[in-house]
Amino acid sequence: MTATRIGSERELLRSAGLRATEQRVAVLRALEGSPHADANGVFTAVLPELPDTSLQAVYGVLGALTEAGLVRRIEPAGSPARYELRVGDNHHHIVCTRCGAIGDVDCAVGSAPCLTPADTSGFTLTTAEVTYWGLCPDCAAAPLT
Amino acid sequence: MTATRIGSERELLRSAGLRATEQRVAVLRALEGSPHADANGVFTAVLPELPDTSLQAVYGVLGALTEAGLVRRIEPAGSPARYELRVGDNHHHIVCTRCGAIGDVDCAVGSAPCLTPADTSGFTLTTAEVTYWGLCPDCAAAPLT
DNA sequence: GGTCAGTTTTGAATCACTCAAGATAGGGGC
DNA sequence: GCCCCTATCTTGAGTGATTCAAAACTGACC
Repeated sequence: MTATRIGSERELLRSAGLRATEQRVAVLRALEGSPHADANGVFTAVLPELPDTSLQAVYGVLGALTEAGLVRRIEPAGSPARYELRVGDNHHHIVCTRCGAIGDVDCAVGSAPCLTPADTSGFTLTTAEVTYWGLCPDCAAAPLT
Repeated sequence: MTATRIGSERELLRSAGLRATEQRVAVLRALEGSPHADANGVFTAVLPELPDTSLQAVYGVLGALTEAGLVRRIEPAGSPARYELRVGDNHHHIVCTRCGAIGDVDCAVGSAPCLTPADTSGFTLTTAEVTYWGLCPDCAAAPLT
């Protein structure tokens, strides 16, 4: 009963007004398998399925999907851009300072406090983004090395 | 009564255990003049004072100052790294989505809510970082073009 | 003022990403 | 099911930000 039927990605793409190419389907499926993957990670995941895919195509697909609102692009400091399928909800990310692993975090207090700073320096504010930094379970458990 | 006496940067550097080279003093002074400058901006600001300075030296100085805790490095998505002298306090940034201008923002509710997400996915959390996105006063006032 | 490790200069290389031109393949209409 | 048109992908090259390495230099302790 998982929602990952073969055709669902095609329907998702078409409903967003995009052509359902096999590269796009493969990228969506890759992101289902590894959330928060970067462009190269998606590329690696797509290759076995579509060996002729180019890295540039992956960049193009990710750009199109991002623009269509089907994927969300996150860019933690010091890391290449990551992409995830979870869109439309207000969730944030926690990044491991040692290995770069990323986890999803729901905002404990909702969006209101974070969205209303005391003084915006005259800026017109549209969105707020929270990034947490810490250690992932694996790195916290590992010795100093 | 400004705190920007000639010698103060040298004292600051020495107290942090760093050699007070003229390049480092010049970088600190550049950051006083333009907060949130990127490496190239600092380089440009330093050149008139020290024409023989290389861009690589600026990167090296900024890296050393960041490591020593004298400057803070921020990396908004889609922008080169920016550097600022304001360290040690809990303040965040607002970035103009059109021109990339950056402003400082004090957290309206303190750091507590942002630092306590409901579920950290097993991560050990150390810091939280908030980035606001919006339009700067100039871009908000400007027509669509 | 001399000495030496920490810094900077010079030159090159890497990484993530973008651009452009031509080849290819979805998918609506028949 | 087949054709055509255009969106998309492939191939190849280029850019900007940043880092690496070796040699020249210089700040700071003595």
